[in-house]
Amino acid sequence: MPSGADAHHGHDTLKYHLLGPSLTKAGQDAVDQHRVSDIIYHASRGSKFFSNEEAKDKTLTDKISHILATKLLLERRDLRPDLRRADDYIAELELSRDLSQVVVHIDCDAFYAAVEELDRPELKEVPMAVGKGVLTTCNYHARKFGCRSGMASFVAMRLCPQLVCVPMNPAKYSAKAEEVRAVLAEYDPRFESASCDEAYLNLTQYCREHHVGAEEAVQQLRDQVHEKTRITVSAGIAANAKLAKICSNKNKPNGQFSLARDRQPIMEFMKTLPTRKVNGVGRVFERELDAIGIKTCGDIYEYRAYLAQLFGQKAFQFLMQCYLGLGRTSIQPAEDYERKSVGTETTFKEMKSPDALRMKLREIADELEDDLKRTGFKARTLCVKVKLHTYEVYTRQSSPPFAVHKADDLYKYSLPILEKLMKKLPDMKLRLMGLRATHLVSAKKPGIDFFGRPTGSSSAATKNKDSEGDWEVWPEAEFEEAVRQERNNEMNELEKLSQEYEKQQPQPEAQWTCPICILPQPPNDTTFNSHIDFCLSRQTIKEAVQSTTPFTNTPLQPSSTRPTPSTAQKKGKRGRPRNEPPTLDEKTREKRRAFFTLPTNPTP
DNA sequence: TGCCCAATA
DNA sequence: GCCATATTGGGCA
Repeated sequence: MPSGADAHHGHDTLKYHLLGPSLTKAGQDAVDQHRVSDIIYHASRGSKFFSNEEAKDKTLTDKISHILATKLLLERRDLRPDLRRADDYIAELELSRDLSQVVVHIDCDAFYAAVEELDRPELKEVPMAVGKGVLTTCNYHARKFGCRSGMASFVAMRLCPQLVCVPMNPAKYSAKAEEVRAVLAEYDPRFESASCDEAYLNLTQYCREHHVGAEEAVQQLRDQVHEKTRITVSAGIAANAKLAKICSNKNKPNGQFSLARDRQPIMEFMKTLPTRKVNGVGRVFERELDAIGIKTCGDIYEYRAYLAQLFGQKAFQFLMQCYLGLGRTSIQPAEDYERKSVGTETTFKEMKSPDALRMKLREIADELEDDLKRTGFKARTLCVKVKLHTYEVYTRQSSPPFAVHKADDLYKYSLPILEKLMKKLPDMKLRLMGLRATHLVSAKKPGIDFFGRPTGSSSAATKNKDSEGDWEVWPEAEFEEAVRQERNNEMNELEKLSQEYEKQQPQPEAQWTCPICILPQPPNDTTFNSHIDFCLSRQTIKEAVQSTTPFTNTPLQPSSTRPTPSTAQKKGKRGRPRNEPPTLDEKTREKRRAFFTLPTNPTP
């Protein structure tokens, strides 16, 4: 666990990071994570991968220093307006809380491994993983040793020498997944596939029509899945998708957990829930939150006045919804979402010969042509990605004069990007190359729709199942798109307003005081930044924190001079009939980039 | 606005 | 000796 301001001592944070992204997955609770991280650390030390992780860890540690420094600054300012905004937003969210839906998250237990075990029952008795190079999943025997999905297999072998690795069989998994989905459809024909082995269902109607409770229905569903497919699944039952997802992890494997659909139990549940358990909080954000003192969703409340300035508006909203246990209540088939990009990438043995690299690009272009053909798109822009032998990643993009989909064109218009990169990075040695098509245009119905936008961006709704039913989907897709557009405009408007508000702020102070060295400093931003950097380099944040008078949030200026902009209140719905929280973001990712973008004191 | 990067699942 | 694909958000010019 990273722990507060001293987390960056030694290699603790790096070791923690190396544990991988799926730390919250089930089966790890009884594992000695310190032993595991030590083994991983020593197994990978010295590799280029390791050096890169080390560098990333350093960057993050610096970023966290900046966040802490910013927080120190904020503590010396009048936060009442921010507090007010946060409380207003909470009130608004609370009004929109929807407890009327029965949302269920279904998660297959160690899916790929389970499918392999069906064919080879002897694998059930031993630690086993699926995947070469990197484990895509592993059974619960393997997890007892600390093995996890996403882990390099040589590391996994170090943790568990008896581990049996079997190669992937994607076709087999999707066939099995289809069997599972057939059962799910009986309970909610409009269920939503979140991935190959995960789905959301809305059982409100089913429960009503069959006069059964949610838990009973889910038990029955799970039994039926097992009976028909021999696959065990875990389930979470709650009032929204976010909670359901968390709940499905509670009694894994082969179990279910139901969270009462009432405000109080939900608040209690969130209070002690580690932030990392929430979909959207990963290793980085967890550490950033931890640094300022937030370990659980309940802790968020105490810091509500800081969050927008430290992490940005989106992250603020996301976190407030975490604190309140709010989430999406509308479940819809994945086909209803529009695709934004199609891409392919491959890792290969390091190479640097320009000719070989061009050939590689050609292969990838061929590959992408297939994918575009299959999905029925053309690309208005192409994005080349390269990963150096050092694991540094670069991406460069360009827009061909017309929408492309043929391999020849893909190659023709992406080659200059590659050449430019080769010029910029002479002798670059690559381990990965990728090509991605964005700004998609439907290859089927080109033209301009009646909103004046190129079709494809919206006709994407019809991408799957293209044989029938397209036309019925259209109006609704258009409507959704229009609604989204409107919401965007609204947001931009408010964004602008709040920026203008920042500009109008009275600038009473000619100087600001560095919270670290406590000396008055000249007023402009550049000296502000470099001074803080300088101070930070002389003194660790921990010392800085200790040397500063804690939390007297003394107003530096009368709050009356700071009118409260109501950006938070207005955002969201404005009379639109929607039964989900204003920013439908389960998907909203928290954000960083917190450096010094706060309305810092003065720029005269 | 378009480009690039990083985080996340 | 450390994957592949897609989405999202933020900084910046």
